[in-house]
Amino acid sequence: MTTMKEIAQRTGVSVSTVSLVLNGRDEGRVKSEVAAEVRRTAKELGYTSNPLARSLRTGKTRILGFVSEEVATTPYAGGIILGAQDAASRLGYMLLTVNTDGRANEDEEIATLKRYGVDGFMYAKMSNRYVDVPAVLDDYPLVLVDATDRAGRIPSIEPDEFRIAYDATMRLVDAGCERIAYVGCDEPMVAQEGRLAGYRSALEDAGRVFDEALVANVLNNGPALRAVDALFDRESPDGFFCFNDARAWYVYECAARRGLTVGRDVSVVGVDNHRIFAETLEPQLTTVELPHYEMGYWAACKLVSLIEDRDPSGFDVPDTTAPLPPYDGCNPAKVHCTLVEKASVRGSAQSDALSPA
Amino acid sequence: MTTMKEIAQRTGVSVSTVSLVLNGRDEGRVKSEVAAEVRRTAKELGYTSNPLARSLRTGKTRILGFVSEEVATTPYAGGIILGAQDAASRLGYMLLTVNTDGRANEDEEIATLKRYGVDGFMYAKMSNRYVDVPAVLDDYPLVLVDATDRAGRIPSIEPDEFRIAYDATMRLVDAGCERIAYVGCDEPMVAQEGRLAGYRSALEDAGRVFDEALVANVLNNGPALRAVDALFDRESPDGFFCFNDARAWYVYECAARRGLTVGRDVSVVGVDNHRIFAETLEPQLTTVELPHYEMGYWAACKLVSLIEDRDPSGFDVPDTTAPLPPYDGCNPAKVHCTLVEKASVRGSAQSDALSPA
DNA sequence: GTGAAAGCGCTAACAC
DNA sequence: GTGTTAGCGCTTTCAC
Repeated sequence: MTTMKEIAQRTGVSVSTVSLVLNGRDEGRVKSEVAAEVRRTAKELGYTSNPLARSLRTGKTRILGFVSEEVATTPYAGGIILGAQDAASRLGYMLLTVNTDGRANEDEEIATLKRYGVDGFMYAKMSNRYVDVPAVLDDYPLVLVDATDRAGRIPSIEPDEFRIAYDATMRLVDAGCERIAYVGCDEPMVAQEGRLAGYRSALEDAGRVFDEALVANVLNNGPALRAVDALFDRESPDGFFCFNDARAWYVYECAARRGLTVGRDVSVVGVDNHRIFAETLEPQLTTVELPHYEMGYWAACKLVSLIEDRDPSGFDVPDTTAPLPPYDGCNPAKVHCTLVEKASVRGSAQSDALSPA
Repeated sequence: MTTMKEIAQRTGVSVSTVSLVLNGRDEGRVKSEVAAEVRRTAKELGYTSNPLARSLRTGKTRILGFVSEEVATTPYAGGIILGAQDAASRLGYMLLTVNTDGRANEDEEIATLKRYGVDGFMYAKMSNRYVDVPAVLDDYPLVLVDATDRAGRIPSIEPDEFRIAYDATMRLVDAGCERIAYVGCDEPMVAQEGRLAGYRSALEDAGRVFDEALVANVLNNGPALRAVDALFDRESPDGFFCFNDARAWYVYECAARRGLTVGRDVSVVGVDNHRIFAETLEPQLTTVELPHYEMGYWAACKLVSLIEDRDPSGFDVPDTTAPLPPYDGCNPAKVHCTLVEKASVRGSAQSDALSPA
């Protein structure tokens, strides 16, 4: 690793001058020929700065701390972290991630991140819920990801749960479904509340009456499967909005057992959490893809804007090949969902699905 | 953040002495009363070392680089990274992870990690395949995770693919299945090769003949579903070993359409990649859980042993509440799979599944 | 046994 | 315009 010292020696100037030039602070301070020569030598020697040494001096590490739980148990995390990493990388930051097993080791992990000198924190949950932010984060720049501050003080990047369900339900209405069921999650959380409200609102805007009987909030495994089965028997729905792919799977199994084909006989719009829809059932349903990558990306942007105390919308994000969501400085923001229309819902019949036996 | 300097001042000794004591090198060099006083003061002031400053001096950062691709698209990654993080954390290291989009930005990301002074690298793939290790990693301690070095030079931690399939197939044999199908992946890779061989071997050891017609290597979506459907029609298998949950899903759907219940009429053993089995179908099948966490954990242990050039089995891993896989210093290692028996396979009938309509 | 001093690579006052 | 100097927090050699 070449150092500024070496460049200084080769160029015959002092280290300070090299530092000035290589940090772009030479304008009007260093003669341009000298500056050019320094830059040339730096390039020739393949100089890259030593972030540790710089940090020691400046007190800034350009490292962002990413604190989350459950990273091991959901694939959500990957997308969020990737987005955060990409944004960080483009803004010249690194991401240091830690996992916590609930509150137990959380403070400790955060303390470790502090020791490594992170400039700020992202605090992520893997499904939008109300959180009490740990006090140890109080005096650091902080952004919540897929979580909502109960106290309403901390900026957060979260999906627009209401709109997810509203749009999905409207899609089913537009497809001609008469009896639209909501297969939700039997746990109180922001996502569940918001989505149920969106479902209800869409129905009302479409001139339907909200019917409690069409709502099945289920947990998992056998009991969930039986609950969905009962819903089929009792209400004969022809459209389903599913909270996630696990719930959609129950609908699939129940439909299959009745000789009904999803995408032809019944319609399903589901939130794809495990990316398994895309891999297995793409042609048969409409998926709602949560913008995990974008949430991570925007969260990192927001955090950097807090750290550097500058206008977040003015980010000079370099172009790359991958298409990027424009960052609009939202704060606190609801990130819109993405409705990915994979195929027909009920009504159009070019389904790629297997016909009933 | 308190520094050694402050401790030195409060204690009336020099910084060097404090350093000696706080690094445990005081034995026979510093009077024990002084050492005790230093330690007391450090504790009182809540001293924690500044890793950056130390690194600047020692050239060691106690940071491990974790390079992987596809983190966003598979939930595998979470488990591996979590394991690696846990091990790193216990051994006093941090994990700096980067994602790559294929070879394109890989060298660049690795270069960034180098700039941050990582002591070594883990290079992970998200499904066991042969890899050519990037040359830029050549002069660093390196361990592959869920990947196999084509050149056979680099140690790796990978699942024992053969044994996964062997055990799973034997399980189906033991359950009384007569016609056991292999629903695999239509791509050449270590996992696929190893598993097909294990399947074949188990059949032969059970006195069966391997029958090509029972092997369906499929891709996904409609074509995969139709291929599995054809397999049902053509061969009427009563047992299935599935490469992953996506493949198992096709089996589920085909079975459901025929009024067959998995766990009663047909048996399925599948590798659970997306953790969706556990959430949805737990009672109906036997899942093979790949030891992602353990792979990450052991990989980090192995890497640290390379970095510190010490016997890997001698790790003094502190006890915690969570049960941990013992690290046995394997190198290069095959990590055994974990067969998690959730329920009956064919023959015993206490399935919690929904009965056919 | 303990302290003074040098230096890791870099930045930032302040001289000149 | 450029160099000198000091110092971020720590480790390590070498005097005393």
